[in-house]
Amino acid sequence: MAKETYIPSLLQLFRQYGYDGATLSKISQETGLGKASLYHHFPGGKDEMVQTVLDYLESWLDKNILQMLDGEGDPASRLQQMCDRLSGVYEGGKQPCLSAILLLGSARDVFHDRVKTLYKNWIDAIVTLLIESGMDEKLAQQRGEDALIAIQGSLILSQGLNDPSPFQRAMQQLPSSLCQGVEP
Amino acid sequence: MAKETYIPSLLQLFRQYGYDGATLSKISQETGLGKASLYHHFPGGKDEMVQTVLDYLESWLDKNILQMLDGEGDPASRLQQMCDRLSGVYEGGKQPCLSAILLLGSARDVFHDRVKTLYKNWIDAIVTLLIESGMDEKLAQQRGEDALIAIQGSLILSQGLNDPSPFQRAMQQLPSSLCQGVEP
DNA sequence: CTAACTGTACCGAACGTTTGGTATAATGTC
DNA sequence: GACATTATACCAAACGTTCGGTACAGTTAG
Repeated sequence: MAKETYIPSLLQLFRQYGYDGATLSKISQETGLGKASLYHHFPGGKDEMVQTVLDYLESWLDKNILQMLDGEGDPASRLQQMCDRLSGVYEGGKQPCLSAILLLGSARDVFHDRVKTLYKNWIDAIVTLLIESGMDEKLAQQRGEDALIAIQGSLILSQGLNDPSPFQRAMQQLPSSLCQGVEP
Repeated sequence: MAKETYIPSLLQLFRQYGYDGATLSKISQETGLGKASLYHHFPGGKDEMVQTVLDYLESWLDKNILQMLDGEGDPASRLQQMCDRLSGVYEGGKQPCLSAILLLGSARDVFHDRVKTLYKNWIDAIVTLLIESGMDEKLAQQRGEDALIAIQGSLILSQGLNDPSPFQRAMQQLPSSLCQGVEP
């Protein structure tokens, strides 16, 4: 089987146990692949597995969020669609975000640059959308950051409280709160 | 030396390297104590070290944030003071939050309950303050959660972008944005 | 005053286990 | 036959943890 087959399992493992908690034994068990097979598909080892998952997430974000934000329709409903799709990926707030896991795990140095680029692109797409719809450039930049803050923060809080509702409410309120102040 | 002496070093280590990345070798090196000596002070091992740090953080939060929020003065300036003190602890956004690290690390199960209580108490204190200053109860609850979301989210983003300014701006805007809608 | 004892602090060295990783030989597939 | 894939067996290194024991400050007893 092609290595792409195992991306869902890998993503699930890293989200459930963290970068350090997802040991090769667990990965081997979950994927049904022996260690040798894992190293056949991922010669770079665990790090390459994460990188492959990041490749997948990056292209997912591009196809399903960034391009959509750059599309047509009124800004608020495009942002609403972003939130809907995010609710899907994070299973309504029950799943943590891999980027945060990597950022706070023991291998943060290895993945920091990739997460940084990912965040930047995401923010940029939102900023572009807000500017396009008449918002002041500086304010748009702040609102773009606010979006990421709301997403990451509500995910953390939902994890901490073991209650998905903070994330769900955040996704509900995000579109309108980002657009506030436009078309005066 | 009493084990409390090593709390600052431990906190620093766990924040810098994460729960899994802060190995006993590093802890031994940083504290200047041999591994065996560490087990003299912390018979419960690494987990007890974290618990001790959590004890410290919990009492810090209580003394410096929760009690202050429950004090006197107008709400906005009390929230402002909270943000000022948080800026100190997180070194203006350069330092990550231990609770998030534990929540996303490999030992999340071990520390989840403590983080949950900590978050709850913190939110409650903010909610009480907002209600006390005339805010609707339901809205106050949401704003309490929003506060934690802004703190944790902006810390994550600052980590990810390697730029403390998102956190700093969040701390600057938090007091007024929480009070919005009161005294109509 | 002294000698025996006790408790705290500390440490070098090793423990058993698990980690990520690698040979190599066998198996499946075209 | 050739090549991709896999299972078995193995490895060095690192992990958290424990052992046996030293140093030394108090405390107690004669």
